[in-house]
Amino acid sequence: MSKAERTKELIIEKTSVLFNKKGYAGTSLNDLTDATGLTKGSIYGNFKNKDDVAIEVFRFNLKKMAMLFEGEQAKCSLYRDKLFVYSNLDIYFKDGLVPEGGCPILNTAIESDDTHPELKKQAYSALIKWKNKIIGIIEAGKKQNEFKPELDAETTAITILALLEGGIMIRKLSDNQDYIQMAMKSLRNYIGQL
Amino acid sequence: MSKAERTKELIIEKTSVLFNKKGYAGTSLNDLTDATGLTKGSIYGNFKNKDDVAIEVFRFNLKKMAMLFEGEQAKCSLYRDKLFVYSNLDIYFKDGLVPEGGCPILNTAIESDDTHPELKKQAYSALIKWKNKIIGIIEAGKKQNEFKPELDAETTAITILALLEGGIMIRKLSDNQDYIQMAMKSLRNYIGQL
Amino acid sequence: MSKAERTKELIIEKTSVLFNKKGYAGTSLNDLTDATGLTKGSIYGNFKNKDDVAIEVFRFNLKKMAMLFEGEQAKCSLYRDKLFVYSNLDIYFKDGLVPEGGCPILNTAIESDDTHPELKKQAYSALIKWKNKIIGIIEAGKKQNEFKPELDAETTAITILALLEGGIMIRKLSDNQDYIQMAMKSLRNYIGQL
Amino acid sequence: MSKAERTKELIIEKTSVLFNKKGYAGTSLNDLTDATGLTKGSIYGNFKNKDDVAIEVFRFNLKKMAMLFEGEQAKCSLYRDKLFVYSNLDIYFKDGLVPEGGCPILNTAIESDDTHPELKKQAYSALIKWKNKIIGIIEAGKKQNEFKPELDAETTAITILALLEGGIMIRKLSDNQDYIQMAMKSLRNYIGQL
DNA sequence: TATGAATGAGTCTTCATTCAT
DNA sequence: CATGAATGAAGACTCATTCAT
Repeated sequence: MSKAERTKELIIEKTSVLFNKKGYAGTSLNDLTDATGLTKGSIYGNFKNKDDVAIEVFRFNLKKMAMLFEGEQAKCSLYRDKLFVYSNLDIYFKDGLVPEGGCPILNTAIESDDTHPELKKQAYSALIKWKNKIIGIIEAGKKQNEFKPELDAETTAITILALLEGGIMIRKLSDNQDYIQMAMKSLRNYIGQL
Repeated sequence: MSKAERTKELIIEKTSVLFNKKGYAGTSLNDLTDATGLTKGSIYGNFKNKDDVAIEVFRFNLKKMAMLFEGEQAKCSLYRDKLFVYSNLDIYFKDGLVPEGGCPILNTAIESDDTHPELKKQAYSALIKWKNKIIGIIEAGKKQNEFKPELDAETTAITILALLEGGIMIRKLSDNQDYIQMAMKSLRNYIGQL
Repeated sequence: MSKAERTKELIIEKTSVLFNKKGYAGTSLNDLTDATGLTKGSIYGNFKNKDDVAIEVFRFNLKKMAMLFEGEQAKCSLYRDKLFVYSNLDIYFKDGLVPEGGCPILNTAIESDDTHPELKKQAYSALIKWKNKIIGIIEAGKKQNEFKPELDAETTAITILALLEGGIMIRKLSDNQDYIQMAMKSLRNYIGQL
Repeated sequence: MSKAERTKELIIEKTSVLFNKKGYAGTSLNDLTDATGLTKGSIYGNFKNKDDVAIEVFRFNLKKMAMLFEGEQAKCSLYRDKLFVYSNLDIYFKDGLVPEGGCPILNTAIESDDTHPELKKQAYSALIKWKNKIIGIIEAGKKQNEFKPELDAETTAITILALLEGGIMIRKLSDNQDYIQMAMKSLRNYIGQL
């Protein structure tokens, strides 16, 4: 790994929390230099501009969350169990395994509604991938007779995602673990009945 | 209504979409003057500061959404039907009845995580009120034997809210009506089984 | 006294402390409305502009101070005693007889060096009048053989004024009564030797 | 000296007259950019805020004045002569050796009465230091039998300072060299009799 | 590649002043 | 004569970005 690559990674890691908590507009370049110990010139030497940092940070936070789920799902042989992994989100939160600031897709979706089309595109693409991943699990589960054959995979995937993201939003607003536990309990119920 | 009150209302109405779409940080005072046709001095003559405008705009958008649901619920005699009103959100969106920019609670929850404690407090309080409203409907429904007596009202309320907000978030990101329809279909199913 | 005259006087009295403490630039029209309970329109109905208020307030504060000295001097038959009145300034301060904020001539002299020629002119004219007043006392005293005939009246007047104003300045900066007492002790000494 | 240090000095030097003549409130950031030829960003890159510039400018003007006196006093072997240096202020004014705008302590004392506590503190501390300096000269002179042993050093120091500052104030207001010459003549007299 | 320093358009806010009612 | 409401220029300060070294 070249020096440039190492500096890039350092910037991304050290600022990933900032962007995920304060948002794109709320995070200034001074915040970035404070968090990294680098100068503005150095950041502009490694990234085209602030947008560029934000996009790579988004990818970083996304990967962190995706790897959490994938790691757990790899341990499951049943497809239903793979889905149950999502419903453990309340536990992952309690264990500090979720990126600080919550789900980057949710955060980006809300903030960059109008203002940052490139970020929005990234978030959209991530959501669709996630949805398709869930659809894949469901279709595979159908083939193994784990799920009813008439199950609408896409509707199910969207429902799971909505419950997840809605639960995260409520947790974020309330600073209260109870509510996301309730949402996850319902999600477990839902998956159990598929 | 005094002239000041009329001007305040004009400012709130004309800027309500701005704040709900671009967020607090993303909306500048120049945006406000552009949208209202007034001068900065005039805005500061009617509001203490930008925060003050944002908070009143939040309340305005909130009320708009709350009145939408309440108006529909007033027409229902069964408590289950009152809950079904929420699951018509996809239709309300299609009919342009939801505040442009989506749910103000969701938007505020995400943006003012760290940055604007007063706005966050307002959003939190709105969410709790909404939750308690749903709990009230469920408890009343139990008394009428519409719902199973063992039903956990709070868990149910949180689940409904999570599905709603998660659905709105997905719609916002995808600009696609299909997904919120799916989420609402699941919500209808969920309410039907209570 | 007409209503207009009464309002003018009210404005002047209620804002006299403000200008003398915070200066011309430091006193805003909002300060004026706060202090008077009137509206901006009302102030502009009675004065041409902020300058106009400031000048009349200056005259008011000046008169207050001048009348203090003149009242005391009227009680003295000896001209030397008339001069001694000035050296009691420390006592007048302690008794709260001096306009709050100190000597308006001093304050205006320093603040409106460049910025407000009209105010400066007023302060200059007040200083010269005061100087001539002292000269008058000295010349009259000479005729009564109270003072040496070779005494340079103008130099003496300026010296008295400098000790007074310098003492006020030190008191203002230090919030300490001791220093002006020392300056006044020296002034008494000085006058005693004339 | 680094570039930043050079720029800081440039800003201080070029704006020292502004602050000393127009005061803190009367000097705007546009004045600063006009005087320096720099941009606002550049000034804020080198100073925390306007206060920060003002304080450093105050120190600069103070030092300029202090060094004037100290330079002259170093040439004197007699302590009385060291005191006489102060009474040459009228000459220093004529020769353009005094900071333009006059004594920074006086100016700051009057303007920042209420409004700028930090500047006031700086001015107060400078005045006390100056007073103690004079006391030191007097006490040393007593030991050399130059002054009467019963002389009250602090009262004497305050008297000298009051005559100086009062004289400067009158000069400032009148734009007339005669008056400060008279005050300084009296100061010479006073010091001669100690 | 990284730094330090500068830019200038942008931010929110306050100012003295005006004027229809 | 006083009010309430509006003006727009000016206030201090921060922003993302650039560039010589």
